[in-house]
Amino acid sequence: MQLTALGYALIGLVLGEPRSGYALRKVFELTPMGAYSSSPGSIYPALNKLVKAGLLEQRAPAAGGKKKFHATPHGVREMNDWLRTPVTQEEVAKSIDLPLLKFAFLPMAEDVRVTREFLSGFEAAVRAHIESLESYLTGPEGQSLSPHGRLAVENGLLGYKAHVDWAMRASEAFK
Amino acid sequence: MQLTALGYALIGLVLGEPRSGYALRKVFELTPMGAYSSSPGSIYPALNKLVKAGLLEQRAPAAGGKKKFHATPHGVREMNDWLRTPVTQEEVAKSIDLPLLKFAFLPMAEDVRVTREFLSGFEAAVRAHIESLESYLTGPEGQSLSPHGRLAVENGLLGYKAHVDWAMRASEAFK
DNA sequence: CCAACCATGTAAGCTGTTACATGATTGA
DNA sequence: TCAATCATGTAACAGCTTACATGGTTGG
Repeated sequence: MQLTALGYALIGLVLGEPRSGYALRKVFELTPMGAYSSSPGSIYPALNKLVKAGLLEQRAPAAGGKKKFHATPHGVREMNDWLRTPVTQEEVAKSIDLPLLKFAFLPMAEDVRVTREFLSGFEAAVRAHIESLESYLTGPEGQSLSPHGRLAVENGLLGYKAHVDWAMRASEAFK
Repeated sequence: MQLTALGYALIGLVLGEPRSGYALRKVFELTPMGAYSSSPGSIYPALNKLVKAGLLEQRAPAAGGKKKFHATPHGVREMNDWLRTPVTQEEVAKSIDLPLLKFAFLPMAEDVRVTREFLSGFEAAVRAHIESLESYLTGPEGQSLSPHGRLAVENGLLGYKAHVDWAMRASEAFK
């Protein structure tokens, strides 16, 4: 189905705990999830789209109170499919944020193996990307790079190496 | 004026060396600048917009050959203003890519002090962001975080710490 | 009572993506 | 000559941002 980052973030959040649209906005405002944006103009239309697609539904809780968004079985399935899709090098090259969002929601898969598989795939994808950056630097293009350009690429490399270290340490925690 | 990342990338590239639209596309296809996207559908309209805004112009080189994009004086001024605008914590929180693009183009400012100021501002902005992530983790919200959520935030922290290390090392190189 | 917060949306505009279309040049 | 590459675009669509609009509730 291929949702947007915001779509996955919304389903993942209500899977953890059903919430109103407003409560979801607050999460983006007040936590590091803020990177996945915010503001009524994006969240409410996104929620309505997910409802139309049959991935979420709005239900009033049994004990009264206001309506909250819940994931439908279809939404749960969609999320599980996504969680089990291995991270690719292209994804990592584009932005590390989406893979990390996925990681944050892995407990919803209710199976440690999914976490383990994510981490090994993530590590491999990041390592592959590091290699491509390194071969760019040692290749003809990289040789003619300005000092600033080279440093900028090296900054990227350091960041990706930090991700590898993290993946290795996290793997220990889920062994 | 506030251009998009692609806009700054295009001006910066032709400042280094005048190029055709096609040559610019190749840069995005074949180098780590690929993160700033690509493909005719975005580059050609962006170039035309920059021409309309008076920041670029298309000129045929004296010795014949095809037309290439050059930066106008206005374009140069716009770039210089941008290069000298200090990086903010909000920018860093949103994405580290734009600040790094700026760094890569700092030689165009033709003054090492601009690089030094960038690096100290960058480091400060990243450190501030690290502190806000850390206080989130130690605060009430962070205490109730799932192990996965906590690890995801810690991944971010490691990445930002790598950026600080890089900034300190780079500062040495421009002292 | 009034400010702050709860709560949900719409509309205009900008950017970018994907896919399609066109035609020139060049090397095997 | 034919495939690849050079070279430049357009059109439909998706997504997000900003700004605006609306009204209810609650605590000082």
